[in-house]
Amino acid sequence: MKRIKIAAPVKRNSTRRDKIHQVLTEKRSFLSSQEIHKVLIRQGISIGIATVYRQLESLVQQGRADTIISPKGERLYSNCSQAETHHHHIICRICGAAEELDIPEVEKLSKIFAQHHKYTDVSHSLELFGVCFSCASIQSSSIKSKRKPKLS
Amino acid sequence: MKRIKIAAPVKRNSTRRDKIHQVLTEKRSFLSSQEIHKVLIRQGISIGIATVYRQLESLVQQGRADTIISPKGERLYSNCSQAETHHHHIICRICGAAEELDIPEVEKLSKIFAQHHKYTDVSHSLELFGVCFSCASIQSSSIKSKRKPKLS
DNA sequence: TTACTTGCAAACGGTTTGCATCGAG
DNA sequence: CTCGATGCAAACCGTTTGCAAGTAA
Repeated sequence: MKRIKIAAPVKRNSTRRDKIHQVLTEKRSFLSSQEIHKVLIRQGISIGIATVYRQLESLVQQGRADTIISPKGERLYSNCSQAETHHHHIICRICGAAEELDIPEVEKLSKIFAQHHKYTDVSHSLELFGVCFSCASIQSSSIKSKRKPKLS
Repeated sequence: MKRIKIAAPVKRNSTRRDKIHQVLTEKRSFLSSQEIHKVLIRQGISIGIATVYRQLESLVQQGRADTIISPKGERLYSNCSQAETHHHHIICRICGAAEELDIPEVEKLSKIFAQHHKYTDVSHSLELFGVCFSCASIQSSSIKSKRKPKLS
């Protein structure tokens, strides 16, 4: 039962990874792997879905992308502009647009509750979901049934 | 394009639903549908996985169960003792044990950030994940590799 | 009897993996 | 040349659905 140490593979440059990252930075919203794949295909870039999954994982590990799990259980990715610090998001249910939030109070609250319940090694997940201003405008001036929310 | 109104079906009593609810109240933790199914089978109760999914959904709608999505994207359920009010949980990563938390500050913060970013119709998800006291005790006194976390 | 509940198996949708091939260094 | 990156298809895994049979009221 010996521990075998496996060196992390050296990442080479990858055109695909750059393309994926580009999609994330252009669209300022949380996108699923599948959506990113569709965007790239539409742009005429030949890429397999497996590569999208693999490179998104790689971007997250490099701190170049954020990932959350949607209320539906789908994994969503977005460009990360604050690689260093833990932060949260407010995400539009209709269009997926996301903005980064700094909510330092949550870190404090998390620690207080952890102590109180004798929990250690505590992390937390917090995301806000709502309807952004522009989607709210469109919604109020058009037939509602035509606008399907991306996220439940 | 007429809206057809479908009356919600009248729920009859269901032995299965009660059994599922019983598992949730006995185990004070968040369990997946699959885990609940296994528990019932182990108890000698014949039940199909589809019924477990359907009745869990029904329990959630009745406010008798809470549901969250784990960091892995799996849907988890637990007994809900505060049907009326929105609340959060602190959940043990190792054993799944969960305790209900009242964090009224989060509701306020949520509203403030929503206003600031001009978002409407805002909801939020917040769960704390950590290692509970008893799991931490066991962990420090045994071989770590033997204890696999339920939740990542 | 009516119509909700159940179990089974098949279908689904997102994600991961095995493998042969490509290509960066 | 080496070994990571890629595409494809198959495998996986949790979840949902269609349907026929069971059962509460």
